[in-house]
Amino acid sequence: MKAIAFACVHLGGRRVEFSTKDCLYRGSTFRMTNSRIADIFDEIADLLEFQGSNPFRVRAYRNGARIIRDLPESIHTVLADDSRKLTDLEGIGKDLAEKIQTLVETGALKQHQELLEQVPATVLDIMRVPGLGPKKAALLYKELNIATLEQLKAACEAEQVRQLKGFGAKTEQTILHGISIAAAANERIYWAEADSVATEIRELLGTCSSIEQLEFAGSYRRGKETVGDLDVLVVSQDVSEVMQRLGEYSDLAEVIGRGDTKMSIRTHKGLQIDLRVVPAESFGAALQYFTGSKDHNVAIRGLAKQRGLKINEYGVYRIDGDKEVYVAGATEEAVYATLDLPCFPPELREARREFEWAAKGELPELISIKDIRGDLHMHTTATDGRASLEEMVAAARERGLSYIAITDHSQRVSMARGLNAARLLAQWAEIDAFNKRLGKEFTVLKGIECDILEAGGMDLPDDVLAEADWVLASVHYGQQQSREQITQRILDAIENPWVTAIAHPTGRILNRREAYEVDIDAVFAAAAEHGKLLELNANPARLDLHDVHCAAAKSHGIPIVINTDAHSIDGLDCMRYGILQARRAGLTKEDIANTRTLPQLRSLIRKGRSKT
DNA sequence: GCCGTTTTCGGCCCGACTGTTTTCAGTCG
Repeated sequence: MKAIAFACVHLGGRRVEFSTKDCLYRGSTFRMTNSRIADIFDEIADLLEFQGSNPFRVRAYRNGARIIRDLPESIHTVLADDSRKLTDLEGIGKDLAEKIQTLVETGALKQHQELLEQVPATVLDIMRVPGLGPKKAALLYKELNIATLEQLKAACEAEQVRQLKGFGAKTEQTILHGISIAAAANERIYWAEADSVATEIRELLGTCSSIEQLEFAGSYRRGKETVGDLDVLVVSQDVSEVMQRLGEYSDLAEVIGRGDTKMSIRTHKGLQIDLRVVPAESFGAALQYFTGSKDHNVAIRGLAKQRGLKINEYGVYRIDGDKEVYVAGATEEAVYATLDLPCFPPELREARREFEWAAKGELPELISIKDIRGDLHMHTTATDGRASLEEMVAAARERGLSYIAITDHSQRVSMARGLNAARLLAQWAEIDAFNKRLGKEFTVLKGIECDILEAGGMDLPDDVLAEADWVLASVHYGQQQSREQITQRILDAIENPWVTAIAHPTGRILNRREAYEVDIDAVFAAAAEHGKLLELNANPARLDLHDVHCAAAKSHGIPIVINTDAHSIDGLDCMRYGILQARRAGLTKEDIANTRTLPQLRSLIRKGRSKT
């Protein structure tokens, strides 16, 4: 796999996992968050599935988990508003609403605890071994009392598992193999990593003369921040040529399976790639189907049913007595058109608000990378960047930008040789001179990524910040502080007249570090009140703000600024990851500050200063 | 467990592949 340059954040970290108990009681000030509620619902779904419960009941919990996780505001905000009910949320009925209420009030759920007493939590690991699902895991537990991966491994090696009905020698081997790759298989990789694999696969399969169409689907196409596996669809008259070529992939570790139309392989890093060969008249239907999301498709299929239609990966069919008549399927547009729906941008297909928007004719025209005029967060060799001011400017101009802000670290970030006032003023003098040479075509804004100190307050004096064109405020230290402390630090920064935007507002790093405890609703309220901006950091390991929070910021009228936080020339190319995230949030050009012309941007900055 | 102008009960998306079967269950996406 091609190495990807990520500023600050290193790849290869293990996923940070918290048990439910940790989640419940982490930190001294207990507070139930949306994601904790969602995690508990997901775990209930897993446990119920293991017990063989009604699959639709299981789905209802998973659905509930997704709805709460995707909610663009804190569940506390909904509960505090007397005019709103949890059951107004589609998919949350009386029962789940009560459970959410109980979780918020008491931090625990009797049903959840009882399930955990009935089923050892470790059996959930067994269900995650590829090839094992709830039924087989339950049988292993019931018949052989296997509750841990270690016990499972031992039983397979002792050839006990093959004695069970429905199991055989082959299954034992699959399980043993599955255990060894289970950890890697569970890890979702950054979208950017998936993109580099997809590019390689596209090039490889591009050498097949028989391929007429090729497209990637799945969460990769939806631009999700992490990707579990890659789905590639092709139209070809020669299936064996395509499958043979995929089998020649340089990073191939194993062929998992190969049938008439489907082939699955795994890379050495554990990424699964699924290839499907479909007829041309089905390509659009297959693309729609495998792009998902699952919940989006369930909704689509429900709508189809109401109209006497059936949709599968081969096309849309009209049910006519016993016959099924093909109606559409060659293109996605045609598939959606049978339901009088627009061809949703893949990034919106999450069963969030896209159907509501479509019904009102208000589907947003999503931002695209060509709308971006500037990049307002980057570092140079003055601190921990690898390119000089001149090099960054040249690279930015090459990328078609018309302005940038140089935002090196402030002094608190000693590890990066952060700038004190004297060094910062010297850099700004250099930028002034530089701008004179550049003329009107390109402008470098005098910026700073100023730390919000652990004890509160900014890392540089106000009279220095007042000289800046652009001030980002960041939390880098004291991330373990209480919710109240961290929130107050950020609110104080927002109220500082010279601060323009809060950078990477939640501090999370995908697969590695949870967001710090912050009352994000309070941050939204303060930013809206004081005319401040929030950053969507485009680093593929950060993507902070989260898409759900971007949508919430929009609803508060807060402009988002998409920045690369580049620490090198290549880092400037991260912009497209931020664009994808913004698109997933349903943001348009108008919602993003750095799509504006420089005079418009300066006016926005002045507005923030006048409101604080 | 959710949902509803066909319904408050009875539905809930659908097909490929594998392994263990001998017509199908389980898993996966």
